[in-house]
Amino acid sequence: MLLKSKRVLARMHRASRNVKSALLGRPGFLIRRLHQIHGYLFAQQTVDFGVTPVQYSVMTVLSERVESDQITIAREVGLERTTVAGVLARLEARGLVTRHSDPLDQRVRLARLSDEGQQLVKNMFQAVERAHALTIAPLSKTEQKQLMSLLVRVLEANNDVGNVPFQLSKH
Amino acid sequence: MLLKSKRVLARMHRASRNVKSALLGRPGFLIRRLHQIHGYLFAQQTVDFGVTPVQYSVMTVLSERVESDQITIAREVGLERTTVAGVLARLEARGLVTRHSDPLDQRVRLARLSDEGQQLVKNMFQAVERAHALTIAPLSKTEQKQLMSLLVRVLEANNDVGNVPFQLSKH
DNA sequence: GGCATATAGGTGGTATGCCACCTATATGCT
DNA sequence: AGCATATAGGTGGCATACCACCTATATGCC
Repeated sequence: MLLKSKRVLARMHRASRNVKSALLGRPGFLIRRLHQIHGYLFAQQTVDFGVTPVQYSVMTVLSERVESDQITIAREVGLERTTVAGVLARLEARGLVTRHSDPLDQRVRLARLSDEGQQLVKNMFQAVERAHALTIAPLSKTEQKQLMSLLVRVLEANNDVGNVPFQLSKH
Repeated sequence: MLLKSKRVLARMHRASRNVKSALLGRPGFLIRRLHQIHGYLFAQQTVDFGVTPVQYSVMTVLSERVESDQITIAREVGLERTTVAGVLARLEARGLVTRHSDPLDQRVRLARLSDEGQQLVKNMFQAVERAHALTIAPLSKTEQKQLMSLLVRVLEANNDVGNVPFQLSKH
């Protein structure tokens, strides 16, 4: 039989107190953890493609816009523009995106999905849907709708929070 | 009166199509945005302290544990252990945390809040509560409870997802 | 036309957040 | 005692994510 060493006992003592209730009562903690879990499920479902959630969001926008400047993309996906610039640079380095300057405005760099990028977006679609479904799968269909609706409302109300307002459609 | 230039018209055209509905239907997108919004509200409410949400979570755990090894902290706050190591290093550099090796186990580094760190946690408490309240303030009290409860359930069900299982209390 | 202002983007810095791979130490079992 | 295994932590790398500060270009208005 195993006898616990002093160090094991000490660790069990450290772990014994219940800090979790406090954390579980904090929206920020719950949101961070959920964000984390979704990221993991996304990575798990899309491992064959090697694309992150944010990269996928950016490519989605490009697939519907044909081409777009970086700031428009930033507004759409709700990211700081320098973050988007980094994402695009990595996508470009992988040949999924091309960038060229706008002939009508020398300041603007227009990003566009390459053929390979377009194909990738299509090929990934089902895996992405699975990841999203898995994230909220523990809830019933009704509860899933409830959760999504609550999240959208919080988002809309806080839309002007921060420097990266997301352009929500009116309704 | 202003006439739109070609470039402005081009941008308006780019922005005209509605990509948002697709994004708003994706749990991952909603969660990432909410995470972002909470981060901003937290920063706004705690600007006087210069402490991030994760730093605060780690300090909270330490304030209840007196001292703890890094992996226990990682489990509590639901973070990869190397992330926690980085957080602790920064807190130590600011004098909010001290680290010393465990006399019972040479592998272990025990972290402990300094007096200054303890004071900071206390002083920040109200600002943190405000940030959390603001995050879900757009909802009624009933809806807030609903949202929190749904989030906790998703979290619990996905507890084994990823390499950083969060040790939930049984119930 | 000329100048103030606004806008697009870049750079450098900091903080998560995770992974693969490494070392050192402790434990389990014979 | 000795060796396989498990565990705590570190390092380097990459990808968000944001900010402050900078340059270049376009617009607004006189």
